[in-house]
This record gives sequence, structure tokens and C-alpha cells, in this order.
Amino acid sequence: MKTQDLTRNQSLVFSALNDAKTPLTAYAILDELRGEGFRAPLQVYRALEKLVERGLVHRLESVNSFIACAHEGASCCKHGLTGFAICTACGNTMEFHHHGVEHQLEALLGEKGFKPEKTVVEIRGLCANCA
Amino acid sequence: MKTQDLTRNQSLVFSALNDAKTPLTAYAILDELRGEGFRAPLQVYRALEKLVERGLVHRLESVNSFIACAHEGASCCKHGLTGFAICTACGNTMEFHHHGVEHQLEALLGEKGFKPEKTVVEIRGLCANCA
DNA sequence: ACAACAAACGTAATAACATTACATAGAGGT
DNA sequence: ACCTCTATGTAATGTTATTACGTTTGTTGT
Ligand SMILES: [Zn+2]
Ligand SMILES: [Zn+2]
Ligand SMILES: [Zn+2]
Ligand SMILES: [Zn+2]
Repeated sequence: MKTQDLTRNQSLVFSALNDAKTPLTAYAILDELRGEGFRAPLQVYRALEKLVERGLVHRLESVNSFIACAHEGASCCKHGLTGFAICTACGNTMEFHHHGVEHQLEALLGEKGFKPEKTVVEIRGLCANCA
Repeated sequence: MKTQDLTRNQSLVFSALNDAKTPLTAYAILDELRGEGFRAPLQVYRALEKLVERGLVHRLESVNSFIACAHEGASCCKHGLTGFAICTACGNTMEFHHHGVEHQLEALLGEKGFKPEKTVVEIRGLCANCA
């Protein structure tokens, strides 16, 4: 469950995401890792799948990109709904957690009998530096 | 600003979405409208762009699909953040508006100096019928 | 009616994102 | 040695979205 037992491909993809200051698309990761021997999209997608399963990486659905978890993996997502504020100018992305929003959405959906499995909260806009 | 002054293509796309009980992808709409003379994706995407601009249609970013607004267009989005609960089993999608969530997100992001432009709240899960 | 302009449209090609299919390699248990 | 599970390599394909270019249509001002 620790970053140590990642495979080579997983480790390379995870490093690429950690080095990046912004979210990366799968194909951007592929290009970064051609020097390490990557040749095909599937090498990236397979690694991403495992990393997302472990909570080390998050997928940003509204921008078809991936970003390393800002909260040290295992402890993430245990403290309220996970959301992202994505700057459309510089790409800087802030991961946040919020109990209040989580509870309000739970209350609203509970009333309707809806059982949430995956909640996407992504806000695009301008960060403090770019505003 | 009313549905009357839609062009033929816009009107056909809007009808397809209104008839559907679930979100549709652009290519699904294209297939529906081949009988009406549609031949290319761009015919759909251009119509969708205008319909989204007018608030008659919403784009569901987490499922690459589009859905007719449940709240009569113009009045939508004036009453709190717009969110969607999408059933992954039957496709049924509930559009909702929520002031509390909107205010909490505004407060959180305001603190950080982030200026929101587009907020995506999409919850995938099971609706009351499918749970 | 006519020119000028803007919006919408038709078509083809291409780009960007993601998955399926199938063969191979290595680790661990029996 | 044999089986099984996981990861990998490679190619092909499927899905979603945009760019480019030329034409048509509708509106406005003269
Ligand atoms: Zn996280
Ligand atoms: Zn920024
Ligand atoms: Zn709406
Ligand atoms: Zn359902």
C-alpha cells in the first residue's frame, strides 16, 4: 500500500505526476516517458488505473487529466469530499476537502433515494496569481 | 432567446435531447439525426454549443454527454449552483440546484483568492429505482 | 434592389482521448 | 514441473472533439 511496491511503470508515471506542477493528460505523460522506454498509451493508462485505485493519483474528469494526490495518498479522501480548483490560465490545481459540502450533498441525495458512488467536484477559474 | 428562434439544426438537436430520458453523447445524437440529413459530428457540436450558451442544454463533463435543462432554460442557474446526479445503471439524471453548496464553495475558494468561472458538480451512483 | 457583413451550414480531414485483443514474461504456491 | 495471478509489450481500433476551408443564408444600410 506504500509507494515502494509500485512497479517500474507505475513508479515512473507517479514521478512524472509528482514532478509536474499542473495536471497532465495520459498522452502528455506518455511523451514525458518515451525516454524511459514508454511506447504506447496503454502503458500509461494501466499505471494510472493502479495509482488511482490506491488513491495516490486523482483523475480530473472535466479536463481529461491526472494529478498526484496532494494529501499523501492513504490519508486522502478520509476527511470529507475531495474537490479541485483548477486554474485555466496557469494550470495550478488546488485539491481540497470539505465536510460541509459533502454533508449537504448527502442530505439532498438521500432525500431522493440516490446512492452516490463517485462524486465529482471540479471548479475551473483563475487562481490568486492569475486573477 | 426563446426556443422558437433556434435554427433547424439546433432545433433538431434540442428535440433529440428532450425526447431522450437519459444524457446523450454527441455521436449518439448524430446517429439519431441521420434520418434528418445529419452527416457529420460538427453539425451536432455546433448546435450543442449554441444550446449550451443559451442554457437550454447542459454538458455533463464526467460522462461526455449532454442533457436538456430540466428547468426551462432561461430561469435555470439563477437559483444556486447546478449539479447532477447520474444513475450509472439506467442513465436517469436528476438536475438539482443548491444554494448551500454554492455558498460553501464560494467561501472556501474566496479565502484562497480563486475566482470560479465554471463549477462542475456531478455525482454518479444509483437512483432510487436501481439501488 | 444591391453591396456588405455576420451567422449558420456542409464536408473532409485530423487531433485528442481511451479501450480491446492477443501474445509474452515473471513471481509464488503446489 | 505446473498452475495461476499480475504486469507488460505491441498493434489495432474505438470514441470524443476540433481545425480548415468553402458555401449558403439572413440581416443591415444604401
Ligand atoms: Zn487526494
Ligand atoms: Zn493560475
Ligand atoms: Zn438547467
Ligand atoms: Zn437508475
